[in-house]
Amino acid sequence: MSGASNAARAVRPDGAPGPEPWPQGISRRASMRISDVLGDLRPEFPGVSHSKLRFLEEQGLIEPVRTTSGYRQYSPADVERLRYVLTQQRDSYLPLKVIKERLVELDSGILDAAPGPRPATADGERETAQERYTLEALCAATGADPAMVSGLVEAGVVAPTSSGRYDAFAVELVTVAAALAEHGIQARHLRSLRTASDRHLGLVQQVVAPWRGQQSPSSRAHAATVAAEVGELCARLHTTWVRQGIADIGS
Amino acid sequence: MSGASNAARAVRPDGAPGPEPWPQGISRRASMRISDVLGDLRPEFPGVSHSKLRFLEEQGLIEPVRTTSGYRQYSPADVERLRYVLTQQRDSYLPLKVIKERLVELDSGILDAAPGPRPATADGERETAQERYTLEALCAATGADPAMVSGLVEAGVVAPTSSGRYDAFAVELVTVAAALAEHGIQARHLRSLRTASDRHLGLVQQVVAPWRGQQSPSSRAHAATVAAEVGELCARLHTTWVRQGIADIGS
DNA sequence: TTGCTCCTCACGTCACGTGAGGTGGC
DNA sequence: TTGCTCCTCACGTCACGTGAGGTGGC
Repeated sequence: MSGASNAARAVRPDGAPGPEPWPQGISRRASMRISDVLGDLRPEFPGVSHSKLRFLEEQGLIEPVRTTSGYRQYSPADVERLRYVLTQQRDSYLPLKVIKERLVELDSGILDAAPGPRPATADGERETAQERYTLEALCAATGADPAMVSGLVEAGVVAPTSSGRYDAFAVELVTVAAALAEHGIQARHLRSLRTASDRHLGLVQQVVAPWRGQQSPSSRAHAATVAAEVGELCARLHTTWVRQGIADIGS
Repeated sequence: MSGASNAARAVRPDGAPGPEPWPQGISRRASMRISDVLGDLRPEFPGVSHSKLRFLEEQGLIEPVRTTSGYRQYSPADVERLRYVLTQQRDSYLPLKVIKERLVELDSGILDAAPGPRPATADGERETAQERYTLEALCAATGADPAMVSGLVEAGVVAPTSSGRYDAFAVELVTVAAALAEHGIQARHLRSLRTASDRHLGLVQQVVAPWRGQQSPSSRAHAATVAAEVGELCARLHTTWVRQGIADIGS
């Protein structure tokens, strides 16, 4: 009946022995109160709220520890987990049930996660742990074939990591590129669009340069916050221009 | 002709003859069944559904006429109204209550609508009727001051119509530009981003060129449909690249 | 002590989705 | 006739929001 699922057993962080839940390699020291977490996430996810965090907990997506008086205490790993949930909601429109399943798979190692903790940055703080896909997993998730993926890689539309893995952004990019291919738009056509987005990123970098130059962790954290905010605004600007242009084509 | 005025009169289900509801200058001949409407809207709004249209009707946002057997019949003006609702939901995240209020204002003429029907296009069909703002209304809606708006116009970020009015896209553009200004990004910095979106539009135009060249209304309609689809995909691609780039900045 | 943050629990809400059971149209 | 579209009505669901009423922390 049970097959070979001994090692793949789901684990609750309530003291039961087992594989450490995802994300690994990130501090599990519960040092943040709920307002700290909101302050961290809000620039990137303006929709996040007190009641939303409680709801996600009720649904079993996160389990912050509690102080003796019942206050929730979040660890950096918890925040990373939340970031994953919110990203999936925003970028992939996934319902919470599906996101929860993915988290369970990440925890158990069924879904391929980062091969290990990435080298710590200077301040050792801003580690992220996004899931990683093999080429096969990427194709399975998007319905594309390996030939198409390699074409997209060649054209610079998507890029694997040094270890040949792909991240969640790659899934979205390949999905969209596949839909564009249905309209006869090939990877090489997308090259010039890529340079367009680089221009936006250049502006973002310019804005955050003063803080990035600083040494202090708080300055660097502020740089990341501002970068996320300005990036979202730039993307909205672009999307609106495109929609306006499309409407003009129609008239 | 009397037949036309008869068909164009605003006939509420209660029989009361009021001012003609928004949008004006668009056919009110109820010639489409619900599946036709879905087919029309789906490329631009994939989320639209049978039950959603019924829900919007229940909430009083549209009132399609009925056949004797109870089938809903939509007019081009109804579809345009739906397009407005769906656009407001998608681009401005407005709740239906607020959208309904705006529609009531458009109907009563309190909110400034297009000064009149625009000249018909070749096929006389693909008329759109978006709301128009005066400079004052634009400032009121965005919280910007006239000086900022004129700066944005000079930089080519937003453009008024020949009659000096602004459309709903301008509201979004000014809102975003104002937020970017908070980060020290001035209108002139946004110039180069504008050219980036033009590149995307160029690709869209290339794709739909074969159909746009055609004379038949159906070909031109198909061109508009494809343009909307491809445009959305391009914008998603761009947004994803920017988010990916931002994530890389953080690491 | 005084605000302030945080807690739980119950209930409300928004925007739909999902059948069941039935009629209409070509 | 057959399949298909469309109808209403009741109920379900998803993702939260909103107090009420109370405790904890600095």
